[in-house]
Amino acid sequence: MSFLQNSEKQIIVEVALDNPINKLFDYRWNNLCLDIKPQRGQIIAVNFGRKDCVGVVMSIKERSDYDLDKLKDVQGLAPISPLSEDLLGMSEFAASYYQRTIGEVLLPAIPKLWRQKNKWDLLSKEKRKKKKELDIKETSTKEIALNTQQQEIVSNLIAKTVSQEYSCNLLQGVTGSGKTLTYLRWLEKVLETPDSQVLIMVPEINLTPQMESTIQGAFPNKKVVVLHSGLTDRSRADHWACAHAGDAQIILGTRMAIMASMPNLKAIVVDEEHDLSYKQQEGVRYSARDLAIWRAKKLSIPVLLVSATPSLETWFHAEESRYQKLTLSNRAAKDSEPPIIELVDIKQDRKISQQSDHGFSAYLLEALQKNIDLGLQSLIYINRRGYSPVISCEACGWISDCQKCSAHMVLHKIAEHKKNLCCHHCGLIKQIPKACPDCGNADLQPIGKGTQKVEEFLVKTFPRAKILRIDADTTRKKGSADNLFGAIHDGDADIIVGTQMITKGHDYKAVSLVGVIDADASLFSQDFRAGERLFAQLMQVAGRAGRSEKTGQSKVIIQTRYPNAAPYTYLKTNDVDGFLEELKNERELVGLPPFSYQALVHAEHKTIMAAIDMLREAVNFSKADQNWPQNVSLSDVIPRAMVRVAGKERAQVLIESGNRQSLQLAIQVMQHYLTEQNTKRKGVGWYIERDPILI
DNA sequence: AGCACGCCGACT
DNA sequence: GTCGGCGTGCTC
Repeated sequence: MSFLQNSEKQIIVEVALDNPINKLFDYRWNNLCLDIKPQRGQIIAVNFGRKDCVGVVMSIKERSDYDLDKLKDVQGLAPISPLSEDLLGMSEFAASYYQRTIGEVLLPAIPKLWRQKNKWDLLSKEKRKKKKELDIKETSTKEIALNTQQQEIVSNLIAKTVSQEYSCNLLQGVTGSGKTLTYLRWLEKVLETPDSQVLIMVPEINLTPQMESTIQGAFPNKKVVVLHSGLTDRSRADHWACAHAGDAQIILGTRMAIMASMPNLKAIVVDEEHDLSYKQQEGVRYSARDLAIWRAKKLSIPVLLVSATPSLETWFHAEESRYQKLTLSNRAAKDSEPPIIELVDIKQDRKISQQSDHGFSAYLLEALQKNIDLGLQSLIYINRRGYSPVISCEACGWISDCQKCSAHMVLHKIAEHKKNLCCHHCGLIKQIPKACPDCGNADLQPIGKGTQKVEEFLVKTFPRAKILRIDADTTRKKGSADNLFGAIHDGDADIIVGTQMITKGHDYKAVSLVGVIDADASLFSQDFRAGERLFAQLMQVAGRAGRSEKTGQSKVIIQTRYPNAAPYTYLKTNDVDGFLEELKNERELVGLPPFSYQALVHAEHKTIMAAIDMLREAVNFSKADQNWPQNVSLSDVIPRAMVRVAGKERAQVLIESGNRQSLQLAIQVMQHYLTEQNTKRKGVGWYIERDPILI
């Protein structure tokens, strides 16, 4: 007997659609789906306005407040089971926390092909593409014996899995202490339960290939799928469906993976949890790490945050025992010692740095030469891509500014004797002017250095060494990152020059020297998290050194003008906790996160005044609103640190509170007036960002 | 967010 | 007389 015949009642479903209208839309559940019971989480096709689109059933009811004769029918059902309940719950939470509609959170989490009704039959299970076999590392991690500390941590985590309770755990340990091995051993236990799924998140796409092969090596009988934005639409749709169907036991991915549907999720690992890439910076600006914790809580499962340099927020929670801290204090390999950290004061080295602007101290050059002679690899870290960050006219002081952004245009070498100017914010590309646009002087000079210039200098200085550059420009093409990192692993490089890309996660077995050219800029940033970030980056890049028997004790040489700055001194003594303790005290003193909660209201328009006016008015109305909470503070409405991007001028106001609920209330009030303002003020774009990272 | 409807200015 | 500007209002 069919479902409908049981009752003559009308069945109506409430559907989430990807639009900013803050409500669900009612549709009539009938004819084509006669025999199928509607279920929350079912992906369906509907007609909305003049367009066909795909939505998700959020609830089922028998009557609608909407005019019955205006109700439209459901147009089709996706050939797939409903989305997992915890994903729906998390989407509802994220929608309210980040002040967006459920559809805006949930629908972008579904791969594009699944959001197209006409692709559905193509995606059915039988037609799912077979994944190509990857070369699994010979050395299975199973043979490696754990040390006592690692064993204790594994047992601890296993106990938490057994108890089937939520717990948030911080695994803190220096590079080389075997963090990955430790959590894989825990996951092995989790995966013993049939059908169990685990989610492992990494911050960057580049880290997935190596990780995938490690994981597949550790679990040859389990199906691993990767989820990140670098996949083709087809693979993403297939991998996602595999996770959703429970066919994949291990889901490895970047931040987007937290939005995957995983019906049997039993553990979550957030590797390099401090990494800012976990924060989505467009659309719904969620933190995948925070959502992972929420999801784990909802599911009553353990979540493990892993880092050598935890974010202050996470570390603080661990200190306060809201998270459990698990510490790996030793390097795992018997004969591997931590690298020696040396600070070179380049104020003392002025002679050399003024003669030429290559930026290398004599000391670092010597060390490089020595390392090359020994046949060992060196890493040069400079966090700036391109040839030089700006060009300038010697005569009148003209500077290569972008017309659309308040930023300099960066000089890029695009071929042997060809250079361009390029804006890293709006993507504008221009030819270098033949002469100064202001005074006609022909002598335009590059100022400062980026990865390309450093590479050029090294090629000249060490003509027999093989030099590789790794930055966003050399890894843009699909597969090129794989090739470059592969070349390094195979020892096919003497010196590697790169941006922060080289600091993340990769194992370089033969690197015994790391040079940091110039990291001082972040010491003076407006962003209160810059110091924290610098410390983590340096710690990470330092961790690339000294990981094998071959290299002996390795060295990290950091050039700085401020050798007494906190990030450097704590780095020198390898004192992560000391550094974080100091940061904590500073933040507590001035009431910054984690001692307060923040939301940023952003507005943009062709003119800064329109943006500022809109925010001012929204602020005034909000403060006068009876629902405006007492214990929140509002900053002045000010232009953003980078005022102009792509021709839009931007302004901000910061809402702060020591109380989460108050902040939430304030955001709601503010959003109400912004929406109202928005209808009056044409062309002013805006968004509210919860827990912002101010870059 | 889209998208259409609608009511005022410069064009064949 | 029409094309098109973007203000207003609606979408189950």
